[in-house]
Amino acid sequence: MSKQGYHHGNLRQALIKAALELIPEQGPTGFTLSEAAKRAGVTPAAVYRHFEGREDLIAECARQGYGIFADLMEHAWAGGKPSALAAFGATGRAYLAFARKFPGHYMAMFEAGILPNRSPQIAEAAERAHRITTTAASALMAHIPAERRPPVAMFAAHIRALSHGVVELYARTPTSSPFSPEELLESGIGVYLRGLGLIAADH
Amino acid sequence: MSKQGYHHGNLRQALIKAALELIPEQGPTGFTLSEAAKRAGVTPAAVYRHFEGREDLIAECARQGYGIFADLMEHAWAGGKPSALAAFGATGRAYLAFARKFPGHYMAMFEAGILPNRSPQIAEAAERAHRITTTAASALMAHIPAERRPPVAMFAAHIRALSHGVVELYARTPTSSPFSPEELLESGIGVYLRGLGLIAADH
DNA sequence: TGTACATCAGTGAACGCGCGTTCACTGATGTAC
DNA sequence: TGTACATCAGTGAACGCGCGTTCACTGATGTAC
Repeated sequence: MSKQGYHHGNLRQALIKAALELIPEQGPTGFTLSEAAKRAGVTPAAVYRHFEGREDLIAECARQGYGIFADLMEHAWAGGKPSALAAFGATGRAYLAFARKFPGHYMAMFEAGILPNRSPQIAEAAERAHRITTTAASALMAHIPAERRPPVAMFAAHIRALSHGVVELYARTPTSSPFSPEELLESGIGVYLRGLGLIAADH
Repeated sequence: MSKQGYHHGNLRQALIKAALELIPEQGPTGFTLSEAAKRAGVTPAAVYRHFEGREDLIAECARQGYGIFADLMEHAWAGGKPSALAAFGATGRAYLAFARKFPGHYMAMFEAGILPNRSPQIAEAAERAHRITTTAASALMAHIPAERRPPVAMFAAHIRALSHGVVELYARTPTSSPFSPEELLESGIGVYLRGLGLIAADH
């Protein structure tokens, strides 16, 4: 915040930052453009120099979120090293870490009603994220005999649903659960993978 | 709607019904008291004869939701007949059916930020629902050798998270997934239970 | 280096709107006699 | 059965508010000469 004059310097990103703070505080529907402008130290009207309107600002938060998410996932998966199983566990932890560290992005992506096909940019970012998780899922599935292998899309959906459920129910608000979200997701995925025969049933 | 005079007859429940329609349409934050009043054919001010305000109306939706939810779960579980496993599968299907048939209740309960400890009435209804699912979980767990048995609370949390995740990601909006929410939940729980050794690994 | 000018990111006032909530009121209903 | 009256569920007007968006504007910045 060195520049402090009539011109802001990087208002666009400052507005996004403000929105990302506000969305977790007020919810994606409760979020207001005016408050975001105020936090960025600017008149609401100034927002229209950088965004088409309220929706567009949220959509941009989602877009950036998909990008960060894809990066984190890619890094966690690390090409399936050292082993597909170990790398897969890392992606699960990365999912939770993302939801925790970037709640504004997470909510803009999954709770604001912004459909990925809203714009080509969002679609592309979302697709990249989707591609990585699907790659990870496929690699893991290769370790299961073909005739006992569930469809990759189904496997990926299960993991996604479990992860999202843990975030929503146990990582959002203070809960009475004696287990941390991390424990829950790790153990849940563990049991699931055992069910697929990817982890030895005994020992 | 036979009574059509100055006095409404059963405005309280009519308002709840209107709110339950509106919440899925507008989202729990976007829902407005004024619109609910309009749908019930009444002035916004009339709402205050029956509720303390906007929040209170949503909270009552949640309360009734927990009650219905508990009833459905109880009915599906049916005391664990014919077998704990079969009854457990029925509760999973009941969960999805509830989310589908009562989206307003579901959202008021899980997405409106209404904490169960907001009022004793809500707390009680939520606890009853919780008790039933925990009972079901315990009964199933009894089939696992004690030394390989995960904590009941953890098991229940896994199932809850998976169910909620499936609802949020695949039962809310039109999705590109080739699988129905029902298929996803059923198969996901199946794999999970196999991982616990509750279903034979082969065949 | 200094000046004229184009650019454009911001202002600030205004708009119409719908919100939740309050208040004094009124008219329908039910009860006592 | 008929009348007086209490009850109370509704009205309708008003409140202050913050919203998203528009518009003509202005002042800071950067470029051409």
